[in-house]
Amino acid sequence: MVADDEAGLTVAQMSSATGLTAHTLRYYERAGLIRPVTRTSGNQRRYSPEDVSWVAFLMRLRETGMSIAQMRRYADLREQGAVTTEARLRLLEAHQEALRAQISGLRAHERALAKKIDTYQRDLSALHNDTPTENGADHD
Amino acid sequence: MVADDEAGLTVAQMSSATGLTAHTLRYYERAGLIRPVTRTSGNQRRYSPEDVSWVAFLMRLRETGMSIAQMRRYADLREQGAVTTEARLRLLEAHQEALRAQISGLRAHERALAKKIDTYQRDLSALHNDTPTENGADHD
DNA sequence: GCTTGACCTTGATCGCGCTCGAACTCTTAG
DNA sequence: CTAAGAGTTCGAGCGCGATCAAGGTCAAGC
Repeated sequence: MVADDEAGLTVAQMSSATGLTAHTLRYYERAGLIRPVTRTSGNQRRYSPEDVSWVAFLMRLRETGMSIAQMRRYADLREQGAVTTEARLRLLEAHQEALRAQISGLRAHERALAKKIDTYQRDLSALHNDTPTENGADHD
Repeated sequence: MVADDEAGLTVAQMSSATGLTAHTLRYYERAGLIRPVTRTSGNQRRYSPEDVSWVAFLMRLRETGMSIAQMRRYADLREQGAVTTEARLRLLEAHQEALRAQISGLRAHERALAKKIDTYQRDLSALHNDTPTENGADHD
């Protein structure tokens, strides 16, 4: 069912290892995020453990909002070897900065939301206790 | 240039007040997020201060990842008046929960990224000082 | 009256990130 | 030998959230 002339994970195994679908794994390769992976004599992909951790790293970047295009920039640098270490570092630092900004923005939104929920709850309990406070829901 | 038979903000004024483009404001109205707004005799939109704060609230939801579809659900409830207060509260609480999860996920990613940046920096300074530590960049 | 410019509606188009379908190949089991 | 099943490529299609284009209306200023 599966040729094992070369060791490594099949695309299906890689899929369950990473959580990306086989379709998406191939798409990432086409998109230049994953370097053309080793093939069996029958032209099937075989993923190495390094591929697994690279994909995991890609997913981390992706889940923090990095675009495919920027991830490709990073992947291209990586392809060029150790001379690009500094450039990659700067890229990561920039992304970290963006990520921190994103987080603090979300936290601010969360606080605002909590406040709104509070006033909702206040008005609701007023309703339920039929407290005669004459001002009620004027909510968003 | 602008008919003022009815007071309120024009779509352009609304745009600069909220940061959404006029296109997007009209799109949100079509999408059922903003109830059909009052019109001048010449059929132009006039936004009230309440509209401004409602849009601001929508933007908050949007920026925290709520989909247009779910925002419409919320807006529909709001249209139905005070009887839906409890339902809206539940919706907001659910979103708050999702938001908190999102934030803590991002924070975890940020920590992982910081760690990776650290090892990059360590390897870089090793390179620059040409410290004879034999292991170098094997980075993602 | 005519131009100008902001506004209107409808429907098309876009960018992104997948996601899927069709047609084909390869390997292994029966 | 054959059939199943997992893999391959290529290109099309989708869902979302806008974003834009075309063609029309309206009101104010010259």
